[in-house]
Amino acid sequence: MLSKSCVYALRAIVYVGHNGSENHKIGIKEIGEELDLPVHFLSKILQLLVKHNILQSTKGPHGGFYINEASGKIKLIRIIEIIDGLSFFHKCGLGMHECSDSHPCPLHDDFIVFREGLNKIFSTKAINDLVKKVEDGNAFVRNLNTKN
Amino acid sequence: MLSKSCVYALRAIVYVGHNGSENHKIGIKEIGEELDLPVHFLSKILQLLVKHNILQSTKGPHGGFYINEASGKIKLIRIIEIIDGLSFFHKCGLGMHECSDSHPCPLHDDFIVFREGLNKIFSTKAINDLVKKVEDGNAFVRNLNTKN
DNA sequence: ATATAAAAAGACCTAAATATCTTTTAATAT
DNA sequence: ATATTAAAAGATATTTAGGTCTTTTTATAT
Repeated sequence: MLSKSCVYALRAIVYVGHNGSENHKIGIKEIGEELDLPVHFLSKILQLLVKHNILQSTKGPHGGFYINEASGKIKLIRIIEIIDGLSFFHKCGLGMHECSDSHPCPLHDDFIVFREGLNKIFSTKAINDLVKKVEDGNAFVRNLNTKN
Repeated sequence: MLSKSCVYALRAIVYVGHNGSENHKIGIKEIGEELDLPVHFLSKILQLLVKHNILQSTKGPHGGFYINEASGKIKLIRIIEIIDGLSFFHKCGLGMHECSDSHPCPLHDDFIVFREGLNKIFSTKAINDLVKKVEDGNAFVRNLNTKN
């Protein structure tokens, strides 16, 4: 559904939101190690988010990534939009061009419920909501690792 | 979500179910042209379905593809299983290995609703159900084309 | 039996996603 | 100002999905 790039981005940004702050920036190496993600690849993805001001960074000693007040409020859909685009949320489940409510493919009525539902989740939830979940222990407590 | 291979397969099999029968088999060329799909690529995919007895075929003059009684009753999930595998329906939305109800990722509770919902749709609907939809005109009437 | 038609099979090609490695730029502390 | 540190940027490699082309096999009609 979401590309690897996209879920890497989401996990990384939540990790940064959870563990970092403006005066405790998180290095790409730490993120990569803790989340068990390919560092250089991840680096490209975060670069893109920084460019779009979804994520903040500074270079040099004690540099790294962090998220500011505004970034925490950004909805997940925005990150998806930047990395994967929004085509999934408009596309027919059977890949037909002209599929729509008035001209539906044989799967349309069932599929659209799912597609719209997902859209709503991603359009509603902000980065901070995920960070909060992590902090509440509803989700992985220590980190967003793949392993433990 | 579903790979191109997989939606090509679904559309092709519905086309065959709709337009063909044991004594009016449908050639790969017709399928490719009508559905605007790459013929040779599609050919591979259908081969696989034939091998799994989801679809029937015969070679030679007046040969082609058709589906028998039993095949029409096969659930969509089976086709998905053969072509894409079922990992999507077990995988965490954020790509974490150990995500589960008791150990959820920060997106789990919301995501699982739709993952399960989709699973149910595909596990419930059979090929014939889609063919029926096409015949009822609820879906594209003439064919499953990408264009008209 | 033979020609023919159509799927099966095999080899190969292309593009996109994913991943790695190297060099450059820019903050910071000394 | 200089050295150091860490992100940005660039170049390149690998893998997977998607697609094409050619040859082989097999069923049918003559």
